[in-house]
Amino acid sequence: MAVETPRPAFVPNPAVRRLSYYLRQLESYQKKGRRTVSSKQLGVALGYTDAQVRKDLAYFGQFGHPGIGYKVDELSSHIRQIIGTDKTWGTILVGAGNLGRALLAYAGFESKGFRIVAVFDSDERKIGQSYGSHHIRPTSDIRLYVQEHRARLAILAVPADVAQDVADDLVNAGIQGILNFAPVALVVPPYVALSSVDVAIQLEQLAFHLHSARKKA
Amino acid sequence: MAVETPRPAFVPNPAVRRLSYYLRQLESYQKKGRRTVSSKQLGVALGYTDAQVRKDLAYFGQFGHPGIGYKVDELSSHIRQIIGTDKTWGTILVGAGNLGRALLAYAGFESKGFRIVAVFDSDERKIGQSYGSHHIRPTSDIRLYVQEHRARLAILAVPADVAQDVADDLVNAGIQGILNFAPVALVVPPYVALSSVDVAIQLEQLAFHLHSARKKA
DNA sequence: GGATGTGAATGCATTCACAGCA
DNA sequence: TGCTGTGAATGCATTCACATCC
Repeated sequence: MAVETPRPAFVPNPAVRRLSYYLRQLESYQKKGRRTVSSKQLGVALGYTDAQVRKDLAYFGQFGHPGIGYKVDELSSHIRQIIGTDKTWGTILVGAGNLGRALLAYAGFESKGFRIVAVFDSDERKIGQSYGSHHIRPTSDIRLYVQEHRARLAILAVPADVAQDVADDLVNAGIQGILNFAPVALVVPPYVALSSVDVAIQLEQLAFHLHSARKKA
Repeated sequence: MAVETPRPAFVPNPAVRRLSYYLRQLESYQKKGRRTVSSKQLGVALGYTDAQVRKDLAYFGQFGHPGIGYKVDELSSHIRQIIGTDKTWGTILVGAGNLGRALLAYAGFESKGFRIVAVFDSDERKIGQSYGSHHIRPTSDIRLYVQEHRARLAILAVPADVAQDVADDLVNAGIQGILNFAPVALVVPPYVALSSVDVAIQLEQLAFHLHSARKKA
């Protein structure tokens, strides 16, 4: 019975990304009290085919019940385990500007398995100030903090022109994954996971699709 | 000589995404005064192969100079034209909470071809208030505003539980592209472009990659 | 020599279609 | 009957490798 997340041979990267979307959708169903969902239904909600959903999930184990579908609680719990967010990830925030503070105020992280354990900024005037339950520490303390508290992830919300320098510091301090909000291409060693959000680039994608869609008028 | 961006037969979607990254990198080169770049160099900066870079660009025209590489000014100008950000896109912001205000304060949009022309919120207490040069309008004014001012894009920074309703309003108002920051799967008609940013999902991707990387210890 | 642009070859990812189970 | 899990078939995207040009 205990399906042991059998650490599969190979999984396409896009499938890993979709896994997070499945989880988000399942959690939304949980809130509404829904018990089961079929691959078809999950696919429609997210814009994938049913075959895609089944194949994605099957890379990680046998979670479905023929004739029934997937049980919402069961599957979401499995996916959390696969992603690793059944445990909490200690996460630091670097950069307490507008964006950094907005992220800090966003309440959703904790329930998703991420806890912001410390906030850093290089601006003298901000250091020591408090936002919510966090007081701002100097960036020079990053290394010591990360080592003492075993934080593994960092959110980088600093200006573009210092982002690479700060990223280097983070890597040196032992941070293993960086979520970068600065609009630059960071270079990090291959053993460090990197994920980026660039709002301008997202808008450009919209612009392109409209711009180049003079077909079906 | 005038290479006419020949509206190519078919372009892989991933190539379109990378186009934005090429542009961002080229603009960074422009600031530093660099004149030319080879596909190899551009690839190294962004983590792609040289062949990938050449093929991506070749989908849209012949921009390179054999023996030389690509001229930075020339290529970035071409890409802006292809994406459509050589003109300015009128963009509205819906949701003036922490995140919305942080986006509003972010100065980078204008030079990228996006101008935030109006800000909306449904909170009575915020309506009429000003942030920077913008005063907050009631969401009930969206439709009229969009129609009168021909805004085409919207940034959606509202709580998850109302995001779909607001998105429906936006579509009804005539908005053609939505950049969604709410952590839900929005449903929009196929003629509306949709792009999403979910910070929790980005963090999950980092977690997964570390969690499942007990290989090279 | 040093670079692009591009058909051909390869490698991934998605979809099909169906056996098998509740 | 309704749905999953999965090999086989298809369809995309990337990489190779080389003719071509400055």
